[in-house]
Parts: sequence; structure tokens; C-alpha cells
Amino acid sequence: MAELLDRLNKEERKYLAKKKIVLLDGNSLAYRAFFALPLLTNDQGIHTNAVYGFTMMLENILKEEQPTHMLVAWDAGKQTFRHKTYEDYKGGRQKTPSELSEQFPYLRKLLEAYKIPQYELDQYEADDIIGTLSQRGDDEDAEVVVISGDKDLTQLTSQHTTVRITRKGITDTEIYTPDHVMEKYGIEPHQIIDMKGLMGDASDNIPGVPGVGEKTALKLLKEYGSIENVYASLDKITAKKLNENLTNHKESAFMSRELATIIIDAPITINIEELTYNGPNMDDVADIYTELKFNTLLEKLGRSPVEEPQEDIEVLTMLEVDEKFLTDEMALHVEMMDDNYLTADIIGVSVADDERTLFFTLDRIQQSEVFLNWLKDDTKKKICSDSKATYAAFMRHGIEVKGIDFDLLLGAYIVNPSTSSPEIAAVAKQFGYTNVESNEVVYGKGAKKALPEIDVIQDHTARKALAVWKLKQTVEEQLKENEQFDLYHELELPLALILGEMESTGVAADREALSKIGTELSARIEGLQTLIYEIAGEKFNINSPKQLGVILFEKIGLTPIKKTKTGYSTAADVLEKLESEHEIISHIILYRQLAKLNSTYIEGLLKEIHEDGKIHTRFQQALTTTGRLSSINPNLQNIPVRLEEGRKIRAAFVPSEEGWSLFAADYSQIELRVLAHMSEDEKLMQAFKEGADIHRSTAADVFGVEVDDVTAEMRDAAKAVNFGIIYGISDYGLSQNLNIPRKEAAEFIDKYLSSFPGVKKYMHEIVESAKKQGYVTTLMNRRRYLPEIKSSNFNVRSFAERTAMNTPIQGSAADIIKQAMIDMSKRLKEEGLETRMLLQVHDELIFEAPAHELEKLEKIVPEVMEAAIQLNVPLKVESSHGKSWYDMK
DNA sequence: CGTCTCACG
DNA sequence: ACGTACGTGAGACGC
Repeated sequence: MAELLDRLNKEERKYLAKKKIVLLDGNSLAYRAFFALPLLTNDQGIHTNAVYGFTMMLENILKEEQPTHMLVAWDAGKQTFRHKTYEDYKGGRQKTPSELSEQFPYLRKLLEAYKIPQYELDQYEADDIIGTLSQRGDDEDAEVVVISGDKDLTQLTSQHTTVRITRKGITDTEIYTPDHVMEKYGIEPHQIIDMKGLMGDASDNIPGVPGVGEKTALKLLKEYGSIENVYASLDKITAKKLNENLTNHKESAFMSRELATIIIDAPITINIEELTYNGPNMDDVADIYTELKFNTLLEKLGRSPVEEPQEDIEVLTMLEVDEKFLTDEMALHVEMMDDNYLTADIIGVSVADDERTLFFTLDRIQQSEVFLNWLKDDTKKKICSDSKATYAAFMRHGIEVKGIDFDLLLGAYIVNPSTSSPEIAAVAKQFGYTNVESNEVVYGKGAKKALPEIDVIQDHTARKALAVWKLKQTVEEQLKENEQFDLYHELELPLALILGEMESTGVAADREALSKIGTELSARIEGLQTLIYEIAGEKFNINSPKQLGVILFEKIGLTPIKKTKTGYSTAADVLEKLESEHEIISHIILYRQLAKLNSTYIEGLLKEIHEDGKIHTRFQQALTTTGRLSSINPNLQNIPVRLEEGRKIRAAFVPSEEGWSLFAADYSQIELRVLAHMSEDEKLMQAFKEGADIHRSTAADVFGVEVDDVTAEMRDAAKAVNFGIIYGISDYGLSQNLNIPRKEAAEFIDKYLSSFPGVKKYMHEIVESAKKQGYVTTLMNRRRYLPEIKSSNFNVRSFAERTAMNTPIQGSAADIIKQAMIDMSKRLKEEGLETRMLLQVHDELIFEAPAHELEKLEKIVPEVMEAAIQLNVPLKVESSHGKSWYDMK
């Protein structure tokens, strides 16, 4: 027999082997995919998340089930025969969001490409088509698999039919067989409809019997078997209210069961043989993937996402630099393989304009007076992407660059901070320019990353310069159209060079001081480790949340408070709640704290000290969605300060010159001041004008007491509410933060908002304006688009609403300190001071200064920072100085 | 490479 | 009913 089978081809075998029929509930799965995934769009702005999710499901099903026959059933339309029974069937349903309905044509096309039959039938729902076909499959002994997101379908399970219902996510399903239905509900599949009849179904607007939910329905059915028998035995049901409800809603119960019953003999005109599945038309599938930009799926098909046609360009390699080729305005690009321009080697340099594209090696430039003079001539405009990288990379080789007048990366970031990627190829593509390749294509990635042939490097470098050149006009026009040219040209562009300067200067670090703290920490960590092992009675990896969870919640038997996707949460707030339950907890909390300090801040920072004894962080200027900077390699914006143990790390940050000090100045409550300004809330503005302690004054207003009667607890609560307001408040978030019931948190918020009606109005208006315009803006016209604010998904929409409230506040504060940095840099030059700006930490600037300049700094730094912008409340800056970042007073 | 945890504003 | 505070970067673990 096996031999015979072998000789038959695949097609013939299908007729001999048992049929496997897979029936998909199209609408249900599309909904499921739509709500499980964030709103993705392709480059045409068409939403693709439902199609993408559906494709993932489909691929998964095909792999797991290996069907011989397949069908996707669709709901035909609004009216079904069930509406004749019950007018309000599926009444009160939200109408399909347009972001989803626009995807249905693509789903149909996708299925055509997969060559999977689709079927719909007037007056019937997808359920009925599936029910009918599964019945027919059942009759001829075929194996049937039904897949849907709707649990009603479980009524179809039988010996031959299994039903898979989607669970969380996209590809995870729960498999229902008659046994599983029995196990889960304690009833037979055919009793599911009786259950629905009794309990109803809110999502389909099926009424059922009031007061009867799943539990009661199941109890009744386990006892009496069917709705008929429940009513036949009504006198045995003693619960008064239940009996009354059953009696009064008998008709509803029977009707509800009828509505929930899937038809298994619908007049469908398609037969099982027509469902034969022979696999997709790969070319058609690839075409759709391409259209929808499903690049990962395309790669899985073994087809690389289509390369945009690359026009040839002509690159001149200059051996002698000819002065006449270096014009008044040219694109300038410095190519490095590694993205850390503070350490990477320069592979080559290109300049470009409409006439020509040139390539140079670094050597050639360094030997050319003509080129060096052109670079430092600020009347010769340089058109760059990432001007900070260009500036700092040249500076490291002792080369001065002046006259940078365009930055593609910054321009793109200002146009839309949510989409920018630092790569020229990616940025160019956003503006429709594709004649440049990605670094990954040219250099490879991971272990395979390597330098290609010199002509490839030349071509790649030159294409980048040319791309920047070609895009200048487009980007500048867009910036002007959005009234963002000033923000870009007068704020971000000059700031780039200041940041480049700060990064190149670096901060001196005391290696010995760090090592010494590290040695002490290691000793304490080891002691704690031994102690924890002793208490636990075994050795385990305390750093592994998984292993720690097992010890705490299984071995010791503590009660898990929170769960994560993968198991028990062992986060700090959970441990704190468990502290009184077991002696091991406090040791673990301390262990965690010290281990973090040691690995991230001692070992991590030691690795980052350069040969010059300094740490050179890089500030990413085109990354955050709000306009803030970020700091990497290493991050110097999160050096510990809140707890004394960690704060000591700051003692290792010192001035780079003998007799100098560090000087710091920070804005006090800048975000709340910005809120006061933007909301024009009388009380909030008044508080700042009076120089009040803002949290105390908020507490007095919210709790309705005199300022002097505010307790520490009241002030803490008010402080948390103030933070909440800035973040886009939610009662849940506040309740978590304050560790109080949600209801109490909601009361706090209510009280706050009625105490500060201006803030309440502002928060409402900012969300409305985001809905109307599609974006929010900061004081200096920075923009953030929030398409999700129109989402029909509650979570997605709520997140966008909170963002709409937070971004103008956080972003305006970022605008202000950026302005202050520019003003400060100018002032230092004007005053002829040696003081150097070193770091920015969101609301704080850190300098190093010779002793004799400190007095002057104490006057001018707050003065300049407070004058960075004129608000309708004063800005306040506090300053301090010391021999290290720790000793600042 | 994703997840968890935790450092900062 | 829904289940989250806003914005970051880095290290350790475990697949």
C-alpha cells in the first residue's frame, strides 16, 4: 500500500486520503486581527494591520492544518433572516471603523492570490455557511476545522469537527472538541445554544433571560439539560428572583436560542469539491505583499523587498583638489561604517551639487589647503545630513567646519519626529527619493558587516551626498509650509553644533573613584547573595526574574501580586508590598539596587572612559517624539541621584582641569510652569507668580485647607496629581502611583480639575484640537502627529489622548532649554569665559568652570536660562557648584 | 532578539 | 467593559 501511495502524485493522493476541510470566519478573524495590532499603514497611507494579522493567521493555519479543502466565509450584509425574528439583532453595535472597512478589498485580493475560495450568501451570516459546510463535511466523514474569534461556533464541535477560537494575540487559538467543551463548560456542544438562549449575548444584542449569566445558565443546563426541560421543571427552581425572571422571559429565552442557533442547512450553492485547496499563486501573493509593504513576509517567500531602481551616478575621485569644483553651496557627507562618529574611522568624504559629485579620502582632504579652507569658510554653505556628526568627526581630526546651513536629518525630524530614522536612505525615502542605498545593503549586518570594495564605498558615499543635495529644497519648503522653519533653522541647527562641541569636550571621570565604589559594592553584593541563598535554602540566579519568581512564589509560597506576560512579576513595587511577609524580600530589594549600580554604572561607565580620561556621550537630537534629547554610549542623563547609595557615583564625575569646578543650573518645575502658561489657569499662574511651593499650594486647593495646614501626606498626594496632570492623567495610573484605590484616585483628579478649571479646559481642548488637526504643537511649533487619537480601540485611543496632553508640555520644556543652551553658548563667548557646557539633563545644564568664573556664572546662567522665553509666569533657575557632580551645593 | 527590570527627567 | 500613567537607555536573562 505504501508503495502504491508513493507512486501516486500528490493530486491523486488527495482523493484517497481523508479530506481535511478548514473553514474560516472571515469577518470575525479580520476584526480580531484589526484590534490585536496597532494601526499600520503602507506608503500610500492605506491601513494594513488587519490584512497583516489575517495573513499571519492564514500562514499559521496552513502550516498547522495542512488542509486539502478550504473556504473563507463572509457575512453578506446588514440584513439577515435573523432580523425577521428579532429586529434588534446585533443592534447598538459600533459600526465598522473605516480603518478596517477599507481593508476588506485587500483581504479578498489576498485570498484570491492564495487561491482560497470565498463565499457569502444573502440573508445569512458567515456562521451559517460554516455550519452548513461543516455538516456536509461531517456527513462524508471528512475532518473539519472551523476557525473564528466567535465562541458561538463551538456549538459545531463534533467527532469530526474541531473549532479553533482565537485567543490573545494573533496566532494563538484555543482548540474546542466535544471533550474540551465538556471539560470547560460541563455541557455537550449542542447545549451551547441553550446556554446562549438563557444568558443572551451582549455583543449580538441577544437578550436571553435577565439576571442569568454564564454561571447560572450552565448550572441550569447541567441539571435539566435543555431550555424545554428547565421550563418543564420550573416549580423545582426555588431561587425566587431567578424563577420570576425565567417565568417572565420565557419567550425571550426561546427566541434567543433560535437567534444563537447556527443554520446547518443553508441554501448554499457551493459544494465541497469546489473547496479543494492546491496552494497559493506565489507571484500574486508576492505582488500583494509588495503593494502592502509586507517586507518581512516577502523575505520569507525568498523574495527581497523590491529594490527601487537605482539610477547610475557619476562619481569623480579627486586626486588633486580643484578649487573651482568647490562652490558656494554644496552637499557635504562624511562616511563612517560605525554610527558612533566620536570613535569611528572616516571611510571617505563626498561633496555634491547639480554639476558634479566628488569623492575624497580623508588623507587627501588633510593634505589639501584648498579643501580645508573651503571647509572653514563660513560663506561657503554646507548642506549636510546629521551636521553634528559631520562637525564632530572632522573636529576629531583637527579639521574645522563652518557654514553648515542645512541638516536633512534635523529637517526630517522637525517635519515629523515619529518617523525619522538616522539613515539617509530611510529619510530620503520618506521624501520620495530612492536613489541611495541603505547601509545594511552595502555593509551587511551583524557578524557579516564588512567594508566592501573601494568603488562601492565611493558610490555609496557619493549617493548620500547627492541625496542630501537633492532633498534640501523639498524639506525646506515643507518646513516653511508648516511654519517650522525657524524652529529648525534657528533652534535645532545651531544647537547641533553646540551639542557636537559638548560631546567632543566630554566629561572627566575619576577611574579610581569608580573602581573603589565598585569594590565596596561587590563585597556587599556577595554578602547579600550568601545571605539570600541561606534563607532560600538553595543557590539560584537572583538576577533572573524567572528563577526568583519560582523561589518566592513557589518555594516560599508568597502570594503573587502582579503577573507579566511570561510569569510572575518581581518588580520593585511588588517586592515592596511583600516586604513584611518574608525576611528575604528586603535583602533582595537591596541586592537588586546594588547589582544595578555595579553593572550599569560602575562596570558600564568604566568601559566608556576614553584615553583622554573622559566620557564622551552622544546626544541624539532627532530621536524622541517630544523634542527632548537622549543620551547614549553611555547615557549620562540617568546617573543615579534619588538614593544616597547611587548618588555617590556622581563623585566620579569631576572637572577636567586642576582648580576648576562643576557648575549646574536647573529649571524649577518647568513643566508645571509651561502648563500654567499654556492653560492660562488663573490659580496656577498666581501660585507661580507668588513664588509658592507649588505642590503645597496645589494640596491646599485640592484639599480645601489653608496652605499652613497642609500635611506632608497631602503634599505628596498633590505632587503625584501634578505629575499625573503632566502625563495625561488617568485614575488608574494615579492609583498605581499612590497605591490607593482607583475610586479615591478619581476623586483626587476631580477635585484637582475643579480647583483648576483653566487646566481642565486646556486638557479638553488639546485633545479636541489633536482630533481635528491630527497633531499637537509646542510653544515653538514643534509638531507631533497623533493619528491614533481617532482609533476605535479604547487603549490605542486613550494612549493618544494622554500623549496629546503630555507632548505640548514636555516638548515646550524641551524647546525652552534648547533655546537656553544656544543663548548660553553665545553669552559665554561674549563674556570671554573659559567655562564649558558639558551636559544637558532635560531641565538642567552642567558646566565646568575655572574657580574665578564661578561668581559670574551664578549670576549669568540663571539670568540667561530664565530669559530663554517670555511666559506669562516667571521661570526659575537654581544653581550650584562643587568639586564633583556629587558635591554640588 | 524580546522581555523584564530599573536608572533618570 | 476596556486596563495605562509621559519621555528615554542599558544590562541581564533566556529563547
